[in-house]
Amino acid sequence: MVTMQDVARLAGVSKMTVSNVVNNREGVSDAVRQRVLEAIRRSGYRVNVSARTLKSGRTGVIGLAVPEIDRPYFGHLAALVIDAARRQGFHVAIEQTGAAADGEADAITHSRTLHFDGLILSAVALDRLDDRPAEAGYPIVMLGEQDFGGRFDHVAMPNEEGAKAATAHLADRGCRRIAIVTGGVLDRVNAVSRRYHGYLAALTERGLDVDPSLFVPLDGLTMEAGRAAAHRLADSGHEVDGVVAVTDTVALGVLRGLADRGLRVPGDIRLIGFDDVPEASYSVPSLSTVAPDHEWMAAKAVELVAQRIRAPLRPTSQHIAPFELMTRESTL
Amino acid sequence: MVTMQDVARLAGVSKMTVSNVVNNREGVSDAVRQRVLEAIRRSGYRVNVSARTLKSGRTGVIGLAVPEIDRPYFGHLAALVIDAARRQGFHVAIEQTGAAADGEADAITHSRTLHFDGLILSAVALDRLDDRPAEAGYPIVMLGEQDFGGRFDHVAMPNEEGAKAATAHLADRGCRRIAIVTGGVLDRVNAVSRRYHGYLAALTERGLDVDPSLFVPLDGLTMEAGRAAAHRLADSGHEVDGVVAVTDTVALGVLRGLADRGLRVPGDIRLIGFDDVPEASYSVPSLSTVAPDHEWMAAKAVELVAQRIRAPLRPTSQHIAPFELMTRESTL
DNA sequence: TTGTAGGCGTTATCAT
DNA sequence: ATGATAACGCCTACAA
Repeated sequence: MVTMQDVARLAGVSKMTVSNVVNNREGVSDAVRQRVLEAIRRSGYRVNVSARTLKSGRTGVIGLAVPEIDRPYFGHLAALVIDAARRQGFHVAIEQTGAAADGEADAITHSRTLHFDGLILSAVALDRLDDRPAEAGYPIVMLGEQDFGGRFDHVAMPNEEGAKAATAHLADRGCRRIAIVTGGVLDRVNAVSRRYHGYLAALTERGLDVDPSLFVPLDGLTMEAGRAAAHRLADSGHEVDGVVAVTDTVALGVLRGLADRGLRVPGDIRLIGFDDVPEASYSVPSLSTVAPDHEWMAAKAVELVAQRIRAPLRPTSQHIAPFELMTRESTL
Repeated sequence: MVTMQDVARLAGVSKMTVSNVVNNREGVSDAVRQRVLEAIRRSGYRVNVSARTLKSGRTGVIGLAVPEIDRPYFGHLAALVIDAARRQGFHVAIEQTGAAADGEADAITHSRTLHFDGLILSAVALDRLDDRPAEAGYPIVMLGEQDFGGRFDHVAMPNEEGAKAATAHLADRGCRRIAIVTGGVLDRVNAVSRRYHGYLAALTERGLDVDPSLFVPLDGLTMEAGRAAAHRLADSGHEVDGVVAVTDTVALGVLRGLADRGLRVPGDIRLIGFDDVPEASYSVPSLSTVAPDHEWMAAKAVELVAQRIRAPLRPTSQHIAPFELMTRESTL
C-alpha cells in the first residue's frame, strides 16, 4: 500500500506537506504542490479512509435500513437516497431488516458497531423503539413509516391525507361499495393504520357504507398477498365496485388476482394504489395511485441526517411529504 | 467514546486481554473472560472498526456496482448479494454506475479509495477495462454481463443458451415470424449481443426467417424503451406473431406498448422475456421468461470475491449460471 | 512555507 | 495466562 510517507519521499518533502496538498490546505507553494501532485499521480496513492476516520471519528457513511431492497418501492427509495447522499458527500450502506422488529433493532446496533455517521431507518415493524437503544448516540432519521412521538427526526408519507384522497377519487368516479385491501395491526399507529383511517374518513365524508365485509385483510405487503386477497374478495360474493390497496405492490398483486377471477379493471372494479412505484405506469391497466414525492423525501432524510451530524442536540423535527394523485387507467 | 483502554481499566486487566476476549481468542481464563465481558456490557463498549481496519488492512466491506438499484432486476440481485455476503461476514456498499462506462470505471477507483475488500461489478457498458485500472490491486468479480477474456473472475448469465431456448419455445408454440426487441451495440461481445446470437441460432436451427425488419432496436434497457419499441413494431405493419425481449424489464414495457395498440398477448402476439424478475409472475398476462438462477449467481460471486481475498493470485475462473425456462400466460 | 512529535484505537509480537 | 510495546496511516499542534 502506498502511504503519505512514500509520496513524501518521492516528492522530497515531509508527509505533512503531502497531507496539506491532499486536503487542499493553504500554505503550500505552487512549486511544491505540483511536485507532490505529480508524485501522487505516479505512485497511485490513495488516502487511507480508515486512518483518517480514526482521527476524525467520522466514516462518511450513512446506513439505510429497509425491509427488503428488492421490493420496488424500497429499491426506488434507495436509489434516491444514494444519490441525495452523494450530493452531500456521504456513502450509503444498505441493511435489510426483513420487515421484522428484530432486524430493525439490529440495524441500529449494527450501525453503531460499524460507526456509520448516521442511519436512515425505514421502519415498518419496530413500534416500541423506547425499549431499544433509542438514544443510539448518533443520528437516526425515521423515513416514511412508523411514528415515534417526536423522539426522532421523521420524514413521513402523507398516509392519511393520501388514502383519503384516493378513496374520494373512487367515490368521484361513481364507486359506492369501496373495499380496502390492507393488513397488519390496525390498532397501532403506523403507515398501514393511518391509511386505513384516511379511507374511513373519506367514506364517512361522502356518506358511504363502512361495511366490515369490505375490509380485506392481508398477509404481508407483497404481491402474492395482494393476489390472494383479491381471490378472497372475488370469491366472497360481496358486491364491490372499487378497491383501495394499501401499497402499489399489493395493488399489482390485486390486479393480477382480479384477472385470475375474470374481473376487469376498471370495467368491473376500479383499483387505486399508494406509492407510485415505477411499475405502476406500465401495468395493464396502468395503476392509479397516490404519489408521494419520493425525491423530496430522500433529500429531506439525508438533509436531516447531515444537519444532526453537525448539531446533535437540535430539537427533532417532523415532516410530511407532499403528494399528487395520479389518475390512470385503473380508475377510468 | 468508550475504548478498550476504558474497558481494561474497568475490568482491571490490560487492553490486550480485552482484545483477546473481544476476538474470542484462546488463552484467557474463564474468570477474567467473565469479568471483561461484564465490563464491556456495563460500559457499552463497541469495537472501533476504523482502528481495526487500520491494523488489518481489511474493511469487511465489498462493493456492489450496479447500473441502477431501482431496476427490478438489479434490486433483486442486490438483495441476494447482500444476503450471501452477510453469510460470509461481509457488508455490502452499493454504487450506482448509471449504466455508463465512466460510472463503472469510477466504481473501481472509488472502491479502492474506500478500501473495499473487493468489488462485484455488474458491468453493462465498460467493455475495455484494459484501458482502465484493471489490475486494481484488489478482487474484482464481473457479474452477469460483459466478458473480459478471462482477465477477471466472471459469473455470467446463460445469455446465448437462454435466448436460444426462449426463441425455440416460441417456435414450438407455432410462431413463425419472431421479432426480437433488443439494443445496444451488437458487434461487441456483451450480454445483449450474446442473446441476439442465441435468437439467431434458434431461428436458423428451426429454418425460420432471419428478417432484418423483425429486428426492433431499443433505446436503452428500460420499460419506457420497450414500450416505444412495441409501438414502432405495431405501427410498422410487419406481420409478427412472436416477440423475444432482451430483458424482462423491456418485456414489461413491450407488454404495455402492445396493449396501447390494442394487440393481445398471447392472442395476437406471443411474448417472452429474460431474467425472471419477480414482477414477471404478476403482470397481466404473466410473462414467460428465461430464469437464470440468481441466487446461485449471487452466492457464486460472493464466494469468488472471498476466495480471491484469501488467495489473490489464483487463476481466474468463469462460470455460467444454470437456467430454467418459465412458461407462463404470455406464450400460452 | 515546511518539518517534527505525538496520539487516534486496535492488534501482533514478544516478554513475563 | 497476561501484559508491555510498537506499529498501522493520518492529522493536530506546535516548532523551525
